[in-house]
Order: sequence, then structure tokens, then C-alpha cells
Amino acid sequence: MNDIKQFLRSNALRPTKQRIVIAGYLFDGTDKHVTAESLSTELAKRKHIISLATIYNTLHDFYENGLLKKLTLSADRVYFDTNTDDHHHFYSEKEQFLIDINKNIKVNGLPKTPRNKKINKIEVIVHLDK
Amino acid sequence: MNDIKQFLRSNALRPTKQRIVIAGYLFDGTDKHVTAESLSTELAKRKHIISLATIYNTLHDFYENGLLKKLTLSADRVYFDTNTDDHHHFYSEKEQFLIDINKNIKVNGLPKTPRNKKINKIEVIVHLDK
DNA sequence: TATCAGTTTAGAATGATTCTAAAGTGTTGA
DNA sequence: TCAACACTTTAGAATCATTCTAAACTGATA
Repeated sequence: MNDIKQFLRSNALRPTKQRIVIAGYLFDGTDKHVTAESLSTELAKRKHIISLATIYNTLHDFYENGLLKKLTLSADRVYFDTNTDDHHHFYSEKEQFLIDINKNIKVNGLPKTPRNKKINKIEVIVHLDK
Repeated sequence: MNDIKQFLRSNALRPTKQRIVIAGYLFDGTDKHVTAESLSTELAKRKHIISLATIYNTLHDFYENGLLKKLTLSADRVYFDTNTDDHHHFYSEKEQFLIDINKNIKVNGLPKTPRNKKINKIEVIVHLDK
């Protein structure tokens, strides 16, 4: 609890009740993939009712501070990943199936980066099923 | 024109006025990346007013028939790619910058595919900028 | 050329996300 | 401890890409 407060403060985030609850859930040591909706549902199960607007705000605040990764898997919702290490994913849109690939994946044969651009990240999505 | 009709027929698509116009634009020999909106705009410039609903329908019909690839680049719109070969992309969300990587990219070090699943496709997105 | 299944379309509906602006709350300095 | 204020939260409205609906339209077939 106090460590969560410190954790938030050290990321320039004021430790409000809501952020403490959300951080407590997200950063409990196990990797998680959440959407705004799924996070809201999980917190509700734990009797923590937080408005969706705040959930969106908080996910973005955490993301902006590098505490979450944003995943671009399908066009109809945004996923956030508590595993911020460089890693990739298996994904099945149909089954909403999503698991980390933590192994060291190597992408070989990339052409030159376009002039005046810099690579921000390389995302490998292994789509399962059709 | 008649080749377009044949082309559509050979893909089990009835060659309607609208589909002929859209196919004529999309499959003119140059690779294109479009969204429903951008396609609508391009056609309008050419004095072809086609309802957005039809544009969505047609893009999906073409996609379902393997004439287009669907790209999952950002969460706020769907891109379709007329290059249906196995390839990847450089992408800058900020600049809406999108170019093909046709070189033979190799992804090494993938772990075992999850039990009972099959790999549909491997998508590599090289995100530029931050 | 009549018929009918497949298409197109305007407009409504949907659903995730963002915005607004008003009320609430950490934080700071005295 | 407390006043004061910037930062947050929130309900509800707004936005925007996309899908749906149901009525009008049009290729294809005989």
C-alpha cells in the first residue's frame, strides 16, 4: 500500500485512491493483459467501482509513464500489457486468446530504416486460427 | 473494364457498377494501402460517389475473397493492403506513414505454437517515431 | 423480359473511446 | 493544522469508425 504510493509518486503520479487500487491490481507481480472494459470488470468483482473515464485516464497515465505497453492487436479495442519488457505475442482474435512470447525472437533481413526515421519498436504478432 | 468484370466474376463477386469502379482503382497494378475513408475520398476525386456502406461492404467482400490483406496497425481504423503477398510494414502512427517491407524477413526463435492452435500469419510491424 | 437473389444505400444503431465542466482531493507552505 | 490550488475523478454528452436495417435497385437466368 505504501509501497504502491511510493511507486506512483516515483512515477510522477499523484497517489489517488483510484490509482492505488488500479496499480495494486495491475502490478501484483503477475503479467496481465487488460482492456479498459476487462479491467473495470475485474475491479468490480473486487468491489472497487471506478468510473470508466478514470480507468481510461489511468491506463493512459500509466502508459505515458512507461508502466504499461500498448498492444495493437485488433481494431476494435486497445490492450495494455503489464509486461513492459521487449516481447511479442501469440494472438487469436476469434478466441480473444493472447499470450506472451518472451523468448528472444530475432527478426532478420530488415531493410534500411526509411530516411530520417527512427525505429521505435518492432512488434511481432503471431496470429492463430483464421 | 471487361477484364475487371471477369476478374470479379472469377472471384464469385457479381460485377456491379460500384465494385467495378472500386476494383479498377484498387487493382491498377500499383500497391495501395487504403482505409474506407481514404478510398471514399480518392473515388470522390474521380467523380465516383459511392456510399460508405458500400465501400465497407466491398472492402470486406474483397478481403473475404483474398484480394486484400487487412492490417492491424492502430486501434482507430482498419487498413487494407492490395499487396497480398507475404510481407511486412514500416509504420508511423503519428505521420500515417506506411510502407511495405517486401524483403524476405525471417523471424527466428519462435517458441512452440500453443497446443491445438495453428499459425495463420506472422505480422511484423516496425513502428517508427514515438 | 420477368423474376429473384444478390447489392446498394440512407440513416439509424452500436460501441469503444474521448471530452466537458463541475465536484472532489492530494499537496504544499505558513 | 489548514487554506489554497493544482491535479483528479466523474457522469453524461459527444465523437467517430464501423455495422445494421430494411427498402429500393440491378445483374443474371430462363
